[in-house]
Amino acid sequence: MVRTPFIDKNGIKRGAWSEDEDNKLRAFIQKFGHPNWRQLPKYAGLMRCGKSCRLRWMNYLRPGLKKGNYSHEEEQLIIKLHNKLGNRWSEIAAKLPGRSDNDVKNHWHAHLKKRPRLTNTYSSTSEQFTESSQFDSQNHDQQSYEDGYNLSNTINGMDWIEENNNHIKTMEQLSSINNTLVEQSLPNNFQIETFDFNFWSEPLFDDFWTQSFFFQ
DNA sequence: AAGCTAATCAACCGCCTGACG
DNA sequence: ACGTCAGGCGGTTGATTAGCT
Repeated sequence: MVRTPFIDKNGIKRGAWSEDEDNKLRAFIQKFGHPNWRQLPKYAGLMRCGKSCRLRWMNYLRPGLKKGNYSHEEEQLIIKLHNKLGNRWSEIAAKLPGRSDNDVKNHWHAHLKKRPRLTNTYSSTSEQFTESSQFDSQNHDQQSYEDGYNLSNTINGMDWIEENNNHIKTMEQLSSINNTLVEQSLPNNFQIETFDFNFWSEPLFDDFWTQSFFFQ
């Protein structure tokens, strides 16, 4: 489902990433971070452009990324945020820990935009915001994460009342729960350490490297 | 079984913005 | 103030897979 690899006229490799390339990029970033994407492939031994490396890292290799099916709650949140924010995928993805903007965008185009839209109604007298949707609520109760967590229970059915504090609270709860899931999905030996810079003397890399990085 | 179509999603492209000299 | 560069974002493409006829 990916483009066939090829070398362009500038000697830059394009198309699908190989496992070897993934390993090189992952290992390099875990050790040295990514202060300069354009220079990174040169020092990581990759024939890719910086943009391609960044994209691969952000959308596929970054620690904590969740793969697989979206939960009902995640989908509801995407729909709600898209109603509010439009196609600002990075902002939407920021509310969904473990999901990249590309992933969210793809999921929207592939699944969510085809569904019946939410209908919002305001009550002018009570100033209360209520919503109804045509989604299948039966699926909701059966939704659960791959690892056995049932968000429906945890966050009390996600009461989607918007434009008030309850909604913000609910989003924060979801974010917190998702963070926990992401942490728990990491390998046991995964930990955050501080990297002591003692590598190249390239001016390019000065000052960037004495910060926290992921190590495996 | 073969051919066609739709769905999926990784990757690319072009543009915008902010930092910096 | 202007030009350049890098990072980030949203839209789009295209290879592969799944499903249907």
